[in-house]
Amino acid sequence: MASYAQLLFDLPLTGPFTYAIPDQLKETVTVGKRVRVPFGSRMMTGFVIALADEAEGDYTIKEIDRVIDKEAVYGESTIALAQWMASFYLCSHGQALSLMIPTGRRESAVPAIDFADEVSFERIERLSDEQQRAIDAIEDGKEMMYYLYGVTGSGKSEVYLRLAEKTIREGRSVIYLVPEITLTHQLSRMVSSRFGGGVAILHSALTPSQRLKEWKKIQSGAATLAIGARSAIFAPFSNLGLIIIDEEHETSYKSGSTPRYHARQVAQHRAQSEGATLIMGSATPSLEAYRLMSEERQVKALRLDSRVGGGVLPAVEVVDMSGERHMVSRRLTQAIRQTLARKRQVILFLNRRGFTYYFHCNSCGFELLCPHCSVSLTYHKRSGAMVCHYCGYHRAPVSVCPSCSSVDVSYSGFGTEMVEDEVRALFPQARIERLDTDSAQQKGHVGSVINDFRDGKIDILLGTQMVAKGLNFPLVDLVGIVNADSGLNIPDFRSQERTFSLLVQVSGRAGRYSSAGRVIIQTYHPDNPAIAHALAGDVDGFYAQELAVRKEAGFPPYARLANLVLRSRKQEVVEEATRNLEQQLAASSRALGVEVLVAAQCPIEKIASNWRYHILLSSKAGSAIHRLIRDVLDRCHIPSSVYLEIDLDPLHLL
DNA sequence: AGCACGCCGACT
DNA sequence: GTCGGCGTGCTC
Repeated sequence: MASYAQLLFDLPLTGPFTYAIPDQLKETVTVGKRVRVPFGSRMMTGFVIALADEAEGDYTIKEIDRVIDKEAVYGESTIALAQWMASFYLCSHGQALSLMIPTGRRESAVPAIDFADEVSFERIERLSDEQQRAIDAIEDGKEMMYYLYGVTGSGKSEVYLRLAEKTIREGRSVIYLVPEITLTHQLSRMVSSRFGGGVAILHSALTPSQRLKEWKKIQSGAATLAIGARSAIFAPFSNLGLIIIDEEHETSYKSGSTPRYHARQVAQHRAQSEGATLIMGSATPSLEAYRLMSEERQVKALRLDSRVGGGVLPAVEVVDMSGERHMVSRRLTQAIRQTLARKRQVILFLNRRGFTYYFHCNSCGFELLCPHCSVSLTYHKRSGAMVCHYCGYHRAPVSVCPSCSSVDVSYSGFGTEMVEDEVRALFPQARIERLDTDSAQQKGHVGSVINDFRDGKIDILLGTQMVAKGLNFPLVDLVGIVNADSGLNIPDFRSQERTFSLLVQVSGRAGRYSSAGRVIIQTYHPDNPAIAHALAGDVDGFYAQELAVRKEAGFPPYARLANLVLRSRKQEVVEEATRNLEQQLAASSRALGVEVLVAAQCPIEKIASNWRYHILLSSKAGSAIHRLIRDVLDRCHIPSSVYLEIDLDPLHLL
């Protein structure tokens, strides 16, 4: 029996810590269990990653206090995956391991999914030729990665499910990744009804004990398919055969906090090391995936160009807002009227919540900013407050200038609340609902609005991203994009890609089951490439020109980026630390072929009273960036009042 | 990441 | 004289 255990902690510390195993725990302490131990002056949860007969080093060894788990909750392969993540994303081994394993203590009795209103989903017997060809290509193929590249409504899900069934029949397991919002609605029910009890569901609304229960189902082999959002990529199958990533372009697959992993990269690693097949799919692939398909041929593209179920692609038109006096153009107003007259439904999309943005004093030029962040406050009419969308600060609305008391003040920029008012005024008899993170505060509101809309009890659904993703409403004939430009002003090299993707995805909501689908895009920049290509329905054309731009500028997918974000309460301290770090990086970057692109304040320089600076690195080879950062961070001292966050392959630079 | 120890300013 | 600010360094 081993006398010592090597532990990791959920801390940014390198290397395992050695603890003595007291005699009475010798039988129970094993690799894969969590333990409580004294650490410094407090008790901490440690993860056992190895056992040893001897301890070396000149520190005093403490004893394990007690063992948390009856059975192991992770194994050697998870420990190895965490090791890879730690080196790839430049975090500690313990932090990586910590996010792969559930935090619950005892398994929940409450099921992870409520089958109260279970509906039966019939297996579609007849596949389209395209679907069948895709399935044949994957079943007969020898590649590791495939991409179902096809329009919304082309039946990708059915292809995924057929391949999942085959994988399970062959005795191997399946991970099915979907964006969080899709999961909470129909899909998890549909998958569960098709695969029965052998499904584990992992979504963010689960309690820790429900999550542990689903986890154990996977580990014990009781589940052969795990469906879930980003973190489901860590599902501990020992015989993984297939990984599905639906809506591959979705940015929610990248974690927003350390370690900032991307589920697609983890999936590639797992597929490679465990001999599994990876299938991704989207109507608008990320540029990274598109390049792997078209130029590198590492991913085999399978096209699905036609809609199943009789729907044809909607007719798209652009309205130049230059000559318009209202938020909803005359053209869009007319189209809404026609659609309502035919008893069909309308979705209006606007990527901004609230009533107005930007308070501006016309006398002295004062602008109302959040006192803790360098962003404007948004006026929310319903809650009667000025709100900061970054830190949640709110204050009473102002009608006179707080600086010079002038009454000559104006509000500009509009959000969903204001569009709602305008649409209600235009169509007083229509049934209108707004869906955004504000209206979603009321519990159950989202579900009931979506159900009512599907049942035809709502005529016009107005909302943000929430209405854009993964939902299918058969009666929708018209989609109006109120302001296509909202993402274009953001100083970020991905703003074109994001705008294009959003326009195509939102447009896909129109006319899925009819031939009268229509999309109206309102913009002040009808010639912008993202808008023009979305109008033309020219997806490949957009990618060709955007890839050319990225190649020319030396940006992803033709280069790897790393963003080092430093923040602190004290501006002088971060500024100094950033300068120091930049000098250290610059000193060794040339030799490694890494370029320091930017070292400056972040575009949003202050959030929640923290001053933010960033250093953006770029390189043709990812390994050079890793080496540079590791080397420099070993040498460079950063004051402890400064937080450093490393974002490898960042998706946004704000 | 916490938390303890340690060295300089404004208070009873 | 002390209470307490947060800078520095350690945690098996």
